[in-house]
Amino acid sequence: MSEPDIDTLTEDEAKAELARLARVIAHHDRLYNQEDAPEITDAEYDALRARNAAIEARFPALRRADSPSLRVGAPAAQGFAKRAHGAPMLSLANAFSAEEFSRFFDTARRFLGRDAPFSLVAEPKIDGLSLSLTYEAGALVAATTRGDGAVGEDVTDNARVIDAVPQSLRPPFPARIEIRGEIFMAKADFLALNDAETAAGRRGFANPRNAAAGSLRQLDPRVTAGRRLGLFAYALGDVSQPVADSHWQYLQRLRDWGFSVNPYSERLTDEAEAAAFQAGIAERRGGLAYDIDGVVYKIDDLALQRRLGFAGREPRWAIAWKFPAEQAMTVLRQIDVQVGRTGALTPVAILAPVNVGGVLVTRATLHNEDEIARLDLREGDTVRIERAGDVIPRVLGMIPDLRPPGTAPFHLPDHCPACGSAAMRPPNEVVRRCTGGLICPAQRQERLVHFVSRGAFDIDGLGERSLAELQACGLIKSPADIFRLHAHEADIAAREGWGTVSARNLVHGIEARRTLPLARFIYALGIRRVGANTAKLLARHYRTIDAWRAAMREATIIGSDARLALGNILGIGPAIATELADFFIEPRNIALLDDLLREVRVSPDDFVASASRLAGKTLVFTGTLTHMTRPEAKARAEALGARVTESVTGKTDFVVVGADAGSKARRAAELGVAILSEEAWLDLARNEA
DNA sequence: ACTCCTCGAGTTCT
DNA sequence: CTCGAGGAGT
Repeated sequence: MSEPDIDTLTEDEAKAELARLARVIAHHDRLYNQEDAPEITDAEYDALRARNAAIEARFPALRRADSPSLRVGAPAAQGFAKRAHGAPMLSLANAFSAEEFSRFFDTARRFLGRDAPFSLVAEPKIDGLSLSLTYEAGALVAATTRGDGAVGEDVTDNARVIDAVPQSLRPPFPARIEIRGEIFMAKADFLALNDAETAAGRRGFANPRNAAAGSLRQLDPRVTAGRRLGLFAYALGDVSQPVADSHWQYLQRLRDWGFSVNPYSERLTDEAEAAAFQAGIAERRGGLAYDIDGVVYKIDDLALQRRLGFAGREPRWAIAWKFPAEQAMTVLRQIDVQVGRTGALTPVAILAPVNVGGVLVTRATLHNEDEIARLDLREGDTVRIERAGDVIPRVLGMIPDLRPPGTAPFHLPDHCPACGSAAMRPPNEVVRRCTGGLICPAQRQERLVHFVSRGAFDIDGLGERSLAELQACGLIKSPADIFRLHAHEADIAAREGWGTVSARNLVHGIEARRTLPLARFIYALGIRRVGANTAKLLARHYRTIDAWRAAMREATIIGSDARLALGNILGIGPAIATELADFFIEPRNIALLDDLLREVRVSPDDFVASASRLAGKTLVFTGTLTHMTRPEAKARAEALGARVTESVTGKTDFVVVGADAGSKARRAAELGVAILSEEAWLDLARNEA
């Protein structure tokens, strides 16, 4: 490539060059991501992006709204239907050391109020992708990827052509059953596939896991059929009738039905055996035919599993003891500055591409300027990085001996690189923010991305990239414009990379979301400190958009009744109240809101509170409980929608009094708070469950 | 005033 | 997933 030297570019030339690069990079992204047919090598592609970044570094003001540096990759290919899982597919707590491992089971013991160690089942953790298979009357009827745990993608057609997936179960079997397993590609098959792919002039996959994922997520099942994939089954989801008392028996059932279960799985009589097992597997790791990234240990007794239940999305009865994260050294070429939705300036390390655990890492967040100072990082340094917790790369530190001469400490700019407004760092805060608000193109883009994101309007077919494009060409200036795009369907269809079908899909995706519940609407506005949860609190309290708006407008007056009422909502304190008031005091925001409400309908949230009489109640446990431990009771109550606190106050609805209760029971009596015996509580919990 | 916990924000790569 | 800040409770 014989392009002009960046240092000699005039501003106009730079502008033209950025436009060209945006176009070219978008073109290659599309080839790579959607058509699986790259025309250039990774290195050439990286060079294009690096050139774009370098020009932007010299002319920050010229950065385009659709700049490639503002995004990574393309929106996921459409084409698979969504399907909900019968029982959610959960994630697992991780341990990286023997201490973390035993602490986990100590916590479980405390939860159950038990002294004895647990029998465990240990299974190598395959580095593939999880798949849920549904069988009815013994026949495979659905295969679903994990997705977000609640809803995944329907890949049934592909599962039907994978030899390792049983198409029917050997009897006897329950009427309906969900089986979870890990799809993977053996290392040798991965290498052979990549040889074939490169021989055919294609790019190949970065690692076996991506190869397995790519093979499973083919739109054409014939391609999947040509790939060699394995499956190890490891768990059950929703089942029409109980099939075992222990996890170890589960595994046996799975084998009986015709599944492969990992042959290195073992039953351990107590936790003390885990360390030796872990060491044994670590030693075997290199010799295994497939990649593993640790070992999963599950409490064998299903009755105990049920009692332990879940904390958030993680079971309290299983943990993944991971092998140490892989580390690598590379050069920190440059520190870029990104501008987020709230104006936060985030420094990002641009790294010489390096392979860490099978993934080519090119960037890593540096969080904030304090972090950079703490690690004493400078552009040009050689740094040690790791992929922590599997995914997100982290810069661990730099190697002083390898620092080249002539480097300088890094400081965040005091003006926004996207819009030039002042960037301030409030005292006692870590983050420096652009003060440009809606005049900042970077903030506008990120707000729109948030607006259409999953928890908000959730508009299908409108991703980061198309937003940037439609913004750059002037079709979208504010959120409400999205709902006026239908008038421009023909213009959009005529754009490069679109077409009548995708334009129509986009318009349909938008129309499908013209009505949405209040909580989502509030969340979509992207008010600082108001996330999905706080939005739900507000929606539950105010019920309708009109009531909320009226209250918020009044709450802009400090000391008003509405402001006090706002601060009295449990979970909303002064900071959030101020943030809401600040939003509603700004005429621009009111205009934006009015404009938006001309286009969309907001439905009241139906919190026809879960049937449970405990929903929304606050309760306190005191004294010694005999049937459950305190944490177990707490978890149980929370599962029924209640809040559990420690002290009895005017806000407390019930106090559950165990044996030898003391001052709290007395205080409850004084305050006239309802008192329940442990038996009454157990009845209540049982009946509401 | 201090501690524990929850929530929000930002981020990687496929 | 991780970090920092806010909120609730002691």
